[in-house]
Amino acid sequence: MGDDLASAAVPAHTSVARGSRNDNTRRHNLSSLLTAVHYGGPLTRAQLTRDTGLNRSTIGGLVTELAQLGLVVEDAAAETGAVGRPSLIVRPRRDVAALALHPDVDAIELGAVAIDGTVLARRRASVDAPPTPQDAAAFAWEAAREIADELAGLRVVGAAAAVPGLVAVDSATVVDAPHLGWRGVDFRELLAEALTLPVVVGNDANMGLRAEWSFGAARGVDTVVYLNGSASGIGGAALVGGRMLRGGRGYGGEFGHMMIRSDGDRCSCGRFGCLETELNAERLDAAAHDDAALDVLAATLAAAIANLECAFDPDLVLLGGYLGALYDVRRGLVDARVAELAFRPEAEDVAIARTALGGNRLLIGAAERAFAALLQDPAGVPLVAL
Amino acid sequence: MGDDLASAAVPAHTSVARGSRNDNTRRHNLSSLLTAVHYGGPLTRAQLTRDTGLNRSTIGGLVTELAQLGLVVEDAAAETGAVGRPSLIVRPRRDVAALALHPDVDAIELGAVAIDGTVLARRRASVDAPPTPQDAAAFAWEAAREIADELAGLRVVGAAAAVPGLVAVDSATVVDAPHLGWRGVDFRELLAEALTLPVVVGNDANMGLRAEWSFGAARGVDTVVYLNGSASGIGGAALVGGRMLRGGRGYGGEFGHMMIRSDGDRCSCGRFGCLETELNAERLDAAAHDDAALDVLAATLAAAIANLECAFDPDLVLLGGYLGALYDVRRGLVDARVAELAFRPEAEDVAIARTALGGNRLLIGAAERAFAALLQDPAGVPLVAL
DNA sequence: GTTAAAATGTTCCCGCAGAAAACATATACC
DNA sequence: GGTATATGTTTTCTGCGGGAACATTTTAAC
Repeated sequence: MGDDLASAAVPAHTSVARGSRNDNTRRHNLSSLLTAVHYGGPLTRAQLTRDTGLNRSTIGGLVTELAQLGLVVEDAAAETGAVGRPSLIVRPRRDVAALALHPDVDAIELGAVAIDGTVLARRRASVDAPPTPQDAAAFAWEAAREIADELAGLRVVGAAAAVPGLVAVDSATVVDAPHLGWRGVDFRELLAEALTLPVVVGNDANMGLRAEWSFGAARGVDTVVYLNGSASGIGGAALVGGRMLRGGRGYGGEFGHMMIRSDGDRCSCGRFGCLETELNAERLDAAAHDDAALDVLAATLAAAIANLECAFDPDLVLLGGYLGALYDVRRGLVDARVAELAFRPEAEDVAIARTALGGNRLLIGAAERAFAALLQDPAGVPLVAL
Repeated sequence: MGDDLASAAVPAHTSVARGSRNDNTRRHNLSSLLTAVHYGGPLTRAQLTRDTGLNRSTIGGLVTELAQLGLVVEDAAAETGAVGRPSLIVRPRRDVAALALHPDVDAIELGAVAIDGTVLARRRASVDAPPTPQDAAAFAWEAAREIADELAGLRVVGAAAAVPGLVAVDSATVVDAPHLGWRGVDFRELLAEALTLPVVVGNDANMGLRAEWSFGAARGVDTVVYLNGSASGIGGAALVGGRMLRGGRGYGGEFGHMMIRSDGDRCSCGRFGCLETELNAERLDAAAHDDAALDVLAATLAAAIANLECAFDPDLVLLGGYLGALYDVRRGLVDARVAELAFRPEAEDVAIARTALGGNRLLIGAAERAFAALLQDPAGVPLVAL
């Protein structure tokens, strides 16, 4: 009740909130239904009626419209054994998809991901040198053609790219991706031209968290801190009250550059004692069979988590990549240190967990980002044959 | 365009979003209008029409309803010199108010704040020892009676308390307010019983930022980090994409306990090198005429700001209390250090500013919190004669 | 001073969205 | 096979905003 108001965005200020009309209502309800079957898997009409609080007749009309838009199908109900007329099952259509691109230092990957989160097809190319934006766009075009041949009849909502680096708030410009060597590139335009599709570009850690939130270890949790250790450093992202932390310019969540040791080593970013320098892949490899060294690294991780906890008070801290691996081998130590350092009353421990999705995480997360527009306005976003 | 989707909360997941009905539309539009005149000051009907995009006739009906609810009044238009029929001016009514309570170590204060942000009346009592919750509630009752006599005809939406300590996400329980010695107190119930009003309880730093956002130095900015130095330590709060950072349990934004020196002193919270220990009021006092010592403290502040920037990427960092004072005397040093440490591309500097509201900040912020329910549903929240 | 133009308020009617009720249908249970 | 139960379907109703026509109030032009 009151809690929602505690964090609620108050509409106006400089700009007055747009007025709402009847068609907003319709859009909102279509969005609620499509979103529900997107995340919740197949749901019966009856469940949708109960969950939304809308009338049976209204649900009927909405589902019909979603079906006419080609977004969902209705199956005969599974035998439930319950009394009463069986309810039709509403499923998102698997031929509705998004393209997801992940250019990285050693490979480029493109996948087609269905609206139910399934990866339908993927193409991967290893590269010797980090790809240029043009390389990435060219690969995307070729891979998309192959996938189009493989999966006939796919209807695509757009494409999204998960880039390891800073992406501006416009979801278009790669401001600085040091490991790729991209700086100030309007990759959205490049990719959109190559694919002739609407494109959004985002930070890879953000998309990783998005995927885990939608279909992985953070399902249903709405306050999450995410830390992912990879060859290109530590990527961070946060979900705050059900919304992705973005920041004013799009650079929020860079927890890899949180200062964790004031007398630490110089980081590639120019500062000292950054988490991603104190706790990097090489140090972890070097400590692989050195118990004491592993303990030190685990303590560093715990200190970082404690710091993030007092800033974000998350319900869940999600660890991926080599940080997840470190957590696996030093779970007791990390948990204990975090509890010891925890600012909160000790009874209320914070959950720490490993990521659940494997190698498809970024593809799924990027696709999620591409689907966002459709989920928000199912009748307003056109689907394109791939 | 795409930016909104980048952070947008996707409705469903475990719980499907409630369906929307026509009366939601009405509620939304009433809310938009009341919110607009609340923050934007008096506005003409014509301006409301333009800003909301709603029809003239609709605005007419909505304003009439708000007037009938006793929330706004319409004045004759000021002479504008423009051609055409003059538009009526819509103002929030000043006799609509909220009570705001601030119990602190050395004093208790209660104020009546009008919906336009004006502090109509206040009562303050100095105390020798920190007040108990019962003391605070008793004072609130007495002060409220006095104010009721002073301001006849006031209609009150409720009361809010700004407490220096951890407040649970239920907006009721003071989990731990170390300086007051309150632990696990349901202060909402206590105060609601004393005042016979709906009550919300919140953290003082959160309410301080809320006030600055509504009427102070953070107006119209929707990504803000707030640091306030006071006798009871450093309070922190953040506004993330137009929403107050709250955290899973309500303990988010405790930036005073961010680790800023790994070999620092032990903090009262049990950890080492917390910002509020490394940069506390005594150290600042002691450094008052010691340039080198001030430089060190300013550098500490800059390091904290840089750390928060890479986590939140705020549009504005707002400094209050002794941190504001320190910033005033070492502005150049802090700005330079922050720019040097900034993770973002150097061209995009982050604004740092002092708080603008004075001693009324917490009263205004708490009142804002109390008004939130009314602003969200103008027709659904009853007003009570004080 | 009268008239025209412009901007806004007001009134009335329309279309759209969801609610509610009546009816139809499909299952389980007896 | 009959009944209770749950759900889908159809029809009717209400509420809300849009839009057009009209009324009102001002400035500007002559």
